[in-house]
Amino acid sequence: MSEPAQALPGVRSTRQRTAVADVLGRVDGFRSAQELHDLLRHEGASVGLTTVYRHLQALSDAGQVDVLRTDDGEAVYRRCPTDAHHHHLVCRACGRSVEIEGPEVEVWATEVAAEHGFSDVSHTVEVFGTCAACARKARRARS
Amino acid sequence: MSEPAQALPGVRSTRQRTAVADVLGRVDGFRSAQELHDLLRHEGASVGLTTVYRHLQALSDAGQVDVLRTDDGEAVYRRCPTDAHHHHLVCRACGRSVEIEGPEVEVWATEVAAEHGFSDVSHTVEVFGTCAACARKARRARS
DNA sequence: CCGTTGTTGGCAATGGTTTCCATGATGGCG
DNA sequence: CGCCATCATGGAAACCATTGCCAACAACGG
Repeated sequence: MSEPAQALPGVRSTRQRTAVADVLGRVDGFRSAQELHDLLRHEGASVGLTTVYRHLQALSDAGQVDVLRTDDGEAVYRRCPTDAHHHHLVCRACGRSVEIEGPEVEVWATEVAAEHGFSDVSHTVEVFGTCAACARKARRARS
Repeated sequence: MSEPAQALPGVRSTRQRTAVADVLGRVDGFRSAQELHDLLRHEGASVGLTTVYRHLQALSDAGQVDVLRTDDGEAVYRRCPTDAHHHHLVCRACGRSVEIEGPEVEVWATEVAAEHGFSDVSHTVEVFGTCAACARKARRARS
């Protein structure tokens, strides 16, 4: 195990840490800590909820997972294939998400901030919608 | 007072409702429900915290205030001069904010969503930074 | 084998937000 | 003018995601 998930100094690679990182790699959308905890439990690889939170925090600090907040304030996590700066197109219904990027948006954000004398600029850009599959499902259910 | 602030059908205009709408008009940045509640209390126009939440929710449902979530999941509210769709440039330190708009961003969001088959699209775009005043203050403090 | 050190996880505490419910204000109507 | 149905209010309790606490525990070096 040379290092795919790489060892930060002073961080041991435990069963729980691996389990959390793994399950994040297996789902394709943003999931809440509690959902991930349930998934793990159902797979038998039970991990304490506290520990799930701990590792999610650590992974997010290390920049290995993206975090965002749903409308009702819950934090949801996703491991993204790329480390580079990017944004997401997220399905409101199923949570599936696609990485997207928009160079023009980056530029725009920087410029507009500078115009108003703001420094140390960051931004959040997320696009929400209903993915094709969920739209189809909803249409069927409605009839 | 002068301004009817318009009455939605079935909504009475009470002292509390007016007070909440008013204080929102008097501050220039995003404020949490609890901050607004404190402000009201200190002005003497005391309103129950529950009622503050209720009216903020109503105003936000009516599209008269913008809501966003801080990094730690707290909801913050702001009454914006314009009803039109727009985004914000928010100072991380003092909460002051400026309305901004970016037609190109709107277009980009719509297009990229369509490309991936998403419908019923919405988006959140917020830019954070340190405003000139707070940057100056911070620099002075550091020396 | 032992001690040191970092990890785990149940439980309690926190804190923002919502729900409940008893009380109070309002406005229409007889 | 007074009564009643209706809606608003607000304190307290419930909720719920998240964090703090701490005792039990595993791994590693010596």
